[in-house]
Amino acid sequence: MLQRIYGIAFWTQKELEDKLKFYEEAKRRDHRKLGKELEFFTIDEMVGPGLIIWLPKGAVFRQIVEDYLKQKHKELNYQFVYTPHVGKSTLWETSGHLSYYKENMFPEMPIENETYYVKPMNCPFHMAIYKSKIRSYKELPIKIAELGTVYRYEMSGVLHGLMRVRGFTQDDAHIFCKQDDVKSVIQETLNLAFEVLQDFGFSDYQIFISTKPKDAIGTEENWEISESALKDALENLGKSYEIDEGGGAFYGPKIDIKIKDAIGRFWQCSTVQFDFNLPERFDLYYVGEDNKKHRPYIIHRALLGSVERFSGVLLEHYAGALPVWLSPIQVAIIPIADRHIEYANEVLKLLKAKNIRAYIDDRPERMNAKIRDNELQKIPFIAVLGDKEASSNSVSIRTKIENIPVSSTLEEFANILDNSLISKR
RNA sequence: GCCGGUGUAGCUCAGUCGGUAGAGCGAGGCAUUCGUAAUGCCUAGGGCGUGGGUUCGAGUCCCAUCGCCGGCUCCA
Repeated sequence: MLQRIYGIAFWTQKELEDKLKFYEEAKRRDHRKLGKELEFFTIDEMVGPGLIIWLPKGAVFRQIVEDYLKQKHKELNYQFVYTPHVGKSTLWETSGHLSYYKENMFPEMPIENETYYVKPMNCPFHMAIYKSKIRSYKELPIKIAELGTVYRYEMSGVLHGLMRVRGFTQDDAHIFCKQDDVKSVIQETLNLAFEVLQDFGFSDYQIFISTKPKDAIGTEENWEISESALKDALENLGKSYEIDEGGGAFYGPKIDIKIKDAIGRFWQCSTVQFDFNLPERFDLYYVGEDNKKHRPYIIHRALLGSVERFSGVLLEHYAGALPVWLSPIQVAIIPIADRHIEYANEVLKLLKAKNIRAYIDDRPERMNAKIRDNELQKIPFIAVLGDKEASSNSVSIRTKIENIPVSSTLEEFANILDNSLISKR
């Protein structure tokens, strides 16, 4: 009988201590722990493994993220859509998912002599949108976007907090374009991707380009144009990348961006991939200037990847202390005694008028306890109000953000908040 | 799914050789109205993931099952 024994050894005491310190830090930053402490999300055994329940505070955060994304996309003329969560088997046969992806799909649901499947991807629906009318070369590129929630069967052993789940929402989009558009579309997409990553404070990530595998569909020209568009765009941005030679999907090359979590594991987030398969399968075309049918190129991309995973990575990145613009509660107002509540309400009213997410901690607790609790909730600004403040129309400010005065007038405080909201850091 | 570990109160965790479950925080109540990280006192709360089994007796032992944790494979 064999017994496997695991062990880890270090050459020096210091190396051991560093490793232990690292474990401690990783534990502190673990998004599963933070998610519970900050009341962002929960996973209920009764609901099901890998299925995320967003609690009110997490939902506020998520909505901010989604609003931000929608804004960014609308600026680039993306069109947002909503599509169903299930589709008939013919849809998945046409897309090829039933032949290539079935083992990752939730099992079929028979209804009235038809079989339905919960969607593991949004693509087929976006194809249906493209096909919903005849497309002319004049309207390309068409950019169809959706915060689309998909469900995939993942083996129980790989589930991990928000990072690896069975139901998640992709910030998905399909860009339909002509061959001449490919270069500029890819450039625009990557510009956007890096802009978004930067706005969320990420600069440490790995970029991979995956190129043509052995068994691939699409013409030589398709692959060449696409691969060089990906490389050129990255080089124009001065981003270094690795090439996964032959690592692309059979239907097209892609760029993947992976971001590190608290213990140094990389998680795939952004992805930009060509798809030479779906246009054929769905027989997509546009009418060209020559009045003939042409196949569009499809670029399938997600910037955050999944809202869930990205949120997990983000929580770990900031160890829960989110930037002001992403904090569900931006200001906690602490009146020292009950007689200060009236002034606290004035302050609250002013902040709310400026769309700042603030609340008054009016529990019958001591000021110190309230400060502690709000600190632990990692609220970026704590405004303490007592006799001094009430009489001088000011606030006393407690924050970890640098270069903020410890006390200021109400007006100044509002300006300080405005400034910290503008910079997405 | 596989290998290993684990599951006790809302949370974090203790529970000895099998003898009938305990702490802190939190919650509820009362008092306290207070200047930058925990005010004091009182009270309630679980039958130990679930289902079987062994035993006079099971958080404690055995089997099964579910969830979780770490790793493998795959991915957003």
